[in-house]
Amino acid sequence: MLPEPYDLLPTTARQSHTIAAGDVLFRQGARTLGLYVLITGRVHLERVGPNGERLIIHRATSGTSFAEASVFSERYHCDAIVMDAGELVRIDKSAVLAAFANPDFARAYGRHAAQQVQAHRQIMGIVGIRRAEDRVMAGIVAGLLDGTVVDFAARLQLTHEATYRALRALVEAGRVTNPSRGTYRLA
Amino acid sequence: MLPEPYDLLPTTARQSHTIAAGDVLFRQGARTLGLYVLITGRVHLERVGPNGERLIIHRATSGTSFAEASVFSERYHCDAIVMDAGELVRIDKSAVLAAFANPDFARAYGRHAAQQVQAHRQIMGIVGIRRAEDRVMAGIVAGLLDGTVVDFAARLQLTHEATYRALRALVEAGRVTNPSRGTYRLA
DNA sequence: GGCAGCATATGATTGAAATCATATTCCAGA
DNA sequence: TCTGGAATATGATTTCAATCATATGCTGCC
Repeated sequence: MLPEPYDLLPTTARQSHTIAAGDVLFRQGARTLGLYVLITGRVHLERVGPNGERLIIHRATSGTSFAEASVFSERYHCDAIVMDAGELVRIDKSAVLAAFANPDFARAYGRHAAQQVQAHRQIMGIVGIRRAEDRVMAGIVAGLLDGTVVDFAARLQLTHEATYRALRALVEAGRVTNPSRGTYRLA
Repeated sequence: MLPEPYDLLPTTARQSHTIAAGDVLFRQGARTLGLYVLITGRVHLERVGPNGERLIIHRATSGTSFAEASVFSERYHCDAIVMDAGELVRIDKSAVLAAFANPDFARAYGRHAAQQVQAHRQIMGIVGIRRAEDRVMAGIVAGLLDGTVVDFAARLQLTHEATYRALRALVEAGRVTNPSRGTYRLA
């Protein structure tokens, strides 16, 4: 099933596609068709600077949507390139725009978007903390350590080595417990 | 005037307030009244962790809104504390929820939120670049160097010293020009 | 006009995270 | 059951951004 709020859209608005590494979903400047929900695989959004510099705007991961802003725009403003094969759903721009007439969808969309903005702001604040130990502690307090430590480290923009070391230091300082290999909790 | 999309709401939904440093707008766990648009001044959103750790979730600046997600929530999930005196507008939660029945508002809200998410994702990607020189270059390509270098440095989560040095290195490498003191452009 | 404060700018030193290396455990799949 | 890959974990070394320091230009304000 699709993640909120796109599950509220009529099935006619969706198109499933299998994707292979190297596929180009769209190019900067192309007319927008809609947004995408990545089911499995990996997709990079890249923008090419005026002098040919490639800048990765976003790395889409399983279960997340991307190119949401294309719904409100005539042209894509970046390239979407498949890194790992998988599956995705394209959601019609016009269907989304029409769905805003449905207050239930509109509110679900609003809630989802507001929460995402909130989450981003929080992570940005945490990533701004310089000391690895403080950053990791803040990440734990914020509840960001749900999956693997490797994922956690990536979210904190730290190497996993630095993250493991910080976790160890926090455990030794008694601020965090390490009940079992790979699991850490607030003391 | 209020920033989009809140300018579309009836004036009865707004309440202007002057705020003084140290004021508490709301506390974690308090019933939600609505979101805020900061006109002038500075406000910090902080969350207190289970063991009393204070974590700054967000630093709101002039002209931006905060606590948007409170519209969809019964309780505030962080504290809002005024750092510098100023002025703000509180926007009624119920008015926003009701306004989602208006497709124009809903779409404006959606567009605004989608663009914000996009912008956040881009900055997060850039901040993830380790080398200061590459990070600064990416920031310039992304068009983030519009105001002062000090602001630019803060957005990149770099010290301004490191940013100046990186700019200088980029100028020396011929990738960036420095037409006048304090202004930098892509070569 | 003079002073305070800030942005710009750069040099020297330090410290902490990245990098490189290696070992073990765990899990999925052939 | 064996095997390969990923996560966990930690040690050694290096690099590079933070920090500390200092100077100058610019602006607003009293």
